[in-house]
Amino acid sequence: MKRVEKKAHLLETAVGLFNRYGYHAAGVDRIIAESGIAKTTLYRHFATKEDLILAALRLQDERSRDGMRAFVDAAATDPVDKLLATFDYLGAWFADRAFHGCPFVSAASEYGDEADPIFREVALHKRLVLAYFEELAHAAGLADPKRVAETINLLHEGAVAVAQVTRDPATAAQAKGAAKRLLAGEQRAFA
Amino acid sequence: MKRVEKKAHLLETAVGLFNRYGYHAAGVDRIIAESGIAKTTLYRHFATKEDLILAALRLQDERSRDGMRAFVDAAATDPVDKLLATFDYLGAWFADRAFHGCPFVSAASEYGDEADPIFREVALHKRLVLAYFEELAHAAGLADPKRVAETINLLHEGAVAVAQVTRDPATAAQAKGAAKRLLAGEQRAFA
DNA sequence: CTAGAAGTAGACAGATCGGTATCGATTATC
DNA sequence: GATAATCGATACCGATCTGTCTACTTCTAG
Repeated sequence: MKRVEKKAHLLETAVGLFNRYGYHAAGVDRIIAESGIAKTTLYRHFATKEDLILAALRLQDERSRDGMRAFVDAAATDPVDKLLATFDYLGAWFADRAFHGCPFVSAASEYGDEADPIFREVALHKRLVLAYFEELAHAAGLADPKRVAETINLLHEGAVAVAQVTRDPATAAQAKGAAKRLLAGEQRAFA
Repeated sequence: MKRVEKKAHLLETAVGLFNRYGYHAAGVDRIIAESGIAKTTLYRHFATKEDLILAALRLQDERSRDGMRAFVDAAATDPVDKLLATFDYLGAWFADRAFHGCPFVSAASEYGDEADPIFREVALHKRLVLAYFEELAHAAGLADPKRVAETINLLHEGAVAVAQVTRDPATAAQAKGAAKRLLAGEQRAFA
């Protein structure tokens, strides 16, 4: 295994363990044991555990936003349909055995200080996701794209939290239904 | 301070630290240091840290559900208005400096195993909250009270998650607005 | 082929974890 | 007021935490 591969493998393992057990509970020893990579190597790539957590969050930020974009673009062309398709992306995520709630919300729970770099990374991710919804709502020509995006965002976050506890992938469909009813009542800026 | 008072004080301290730092990060030593109560006393009242966490969750379950009921009953008489008033209760919670997201969702993040007593306690709480929404939706004479309750629940959970990261109490009002628009479109079972 | 850089594994360090045992102080009961 | 029982502060326990150090292997450059 090459250098960059080891780093990537380490990150993957860390992501999995952080999501399953939490950021404090998943220790460095456990990560190296599961990944089969030496501790020295870990600390060469990541100066501290916090660095590793930040890298894990950044990886998931990229992956989730790119993944959603690709999924949505493949699923629909009409912007309103794209807004609705985001919930199908959620549904697929919920059905994944590795789903254990939103890793960003979990990180915000364990590192709740607003000045903490981890918290700031979470806040950044959430802003970017909201910006994507706004982009879609704007493309749909809706009268109040910001408000629509915020509402979609609320339903997304709600679905994730509910699915985390109920373990029911159908939660995504519930949220999609609510979004559909809401969008049906929204005015278009240009009829 | 009497015996029961010490136990209550210990629980209050634990609740505060768990919510601020998380369940793993808030250690027993920190709890006893902040509460000023001996470790022996803590372990006399709670056999393990897990017991303490469960007690903290149960206390907050009671407190939050009773609090919401009282708030809602004082704010409105019409059942639909009561459903909307639940978001004002959220708003007051978000404005509290001690708000650091939903302690139950946080607990589910750190103890994600479905068989874990802590996770089960979280699931129980969420079922009871949902049942309350259903009770209100049913009283409102809505055609599909279950679906309405689930939607209200989604908006609640979403608002909590968003407010946890944005620290913006106005999130509750956003969710209330979405709920209002949704409820306006709902059919009554008995016109 | 060899010199040197880079990477590896695993022991180790100091702090902190949850939990216990000791032992003196306090309180309640008769 | 003597005695028993409970309670509290703290030292302590083994395990585990993040992070470092050392000694050995592997790879690369000239």
